[in-house]
Amino acid sequence: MDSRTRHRAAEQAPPPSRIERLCIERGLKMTGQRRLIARVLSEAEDHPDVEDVYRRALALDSKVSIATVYRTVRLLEENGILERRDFGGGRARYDPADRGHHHHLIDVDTGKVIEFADEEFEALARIMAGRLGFSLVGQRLELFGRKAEAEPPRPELRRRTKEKSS
Amino acid sequence: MDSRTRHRAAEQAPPPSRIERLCIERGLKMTGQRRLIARVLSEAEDHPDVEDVYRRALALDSKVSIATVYRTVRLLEENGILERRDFGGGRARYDPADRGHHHHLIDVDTGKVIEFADEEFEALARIMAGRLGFSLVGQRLELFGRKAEAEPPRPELRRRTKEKSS
DNA sequence: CTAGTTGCAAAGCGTTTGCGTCGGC
DNA sequence: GCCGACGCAAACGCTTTGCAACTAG
Repeated sequence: MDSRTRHRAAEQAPPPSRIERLCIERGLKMTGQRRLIARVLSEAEDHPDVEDVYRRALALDSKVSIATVYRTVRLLEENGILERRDFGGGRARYDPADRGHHHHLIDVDTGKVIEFADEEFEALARIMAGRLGFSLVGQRLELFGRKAEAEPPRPELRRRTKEKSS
Repeated sequence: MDSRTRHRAAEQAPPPSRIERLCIERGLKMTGQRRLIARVLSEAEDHPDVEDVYRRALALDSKVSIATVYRTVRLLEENGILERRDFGGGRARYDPADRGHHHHLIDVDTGKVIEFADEEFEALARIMAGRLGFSLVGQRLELFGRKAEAEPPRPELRRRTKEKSS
């Protein structure tokens, strides 16, 4: 039943999350709150906004203030660990940067966000920048689409309201 | 001295601006303020934010409130006359929609914005959406670049501060 | 021990809105 | 004359910040 892997006190030393490791690599001071937030972000498979991170952190463990979440995501962004995104709707959303470059397709009917990558586009982007006399430093590509033959659109999703999804 | 056309007082009836014409086409009520804002936008060759429009409108003529500028650009956006853009830096910036689809290259050192269009990219965007099972409704492409062999970068421009440019 | 982090509440900033008045059509 | 636009100031939602207590290294 038991072999050689960690089976001492299961609660005592949870292994550092993916993002916590990145923090340590850059020499950031690791506090309890930062570890917690790092874990939430490591486990996230979507593009959470600050409130999402805050809620999940509270649910997962205990005391964090939303100010700390704001400070931490900003710190992580400044260290290249997170990327800030804006999909419309006012709030910033965050995307771990260690999953490679990708872009987003936003389903305009449901608000769902799909990630994708495209070699051909990467190349074209470099070419387009080159044509204008620039070398490419960064890029942002978002496609807005509608399912090819899909259910009726939900009109209330288009205008500046709450917006919540992936 | 008076015949049938208006050549009375040269100041009396300035010809409608490009954007004013679009407003009339869509049957929008044209007030003095809207005419003024439409003119500012018609004459703009950059991507002004609301404050820019407000300042230029004040300089050009007289009394407008910033609330009206906000209400008007929103109205124009909802009528497809303007497009709202976000180049980072918190404020929305506006782009007359009647100049055809184009994208932006932002010079990361100076903050200047260059417009460009690219057939090849348009086609690729449709293809990428298609691959994911979507039909393309809209798109957003921004390239961030640095002049191929240029002056030293201005580091203070990268972080969330004022930001002012094209 | 000390520089850096946290929580709290208040401030900031861009944007929206309620309301009484005014102005196009 | 009526419906809608305007100006003003207050409200709003997201984000940042000053301050005092605390904590990782």
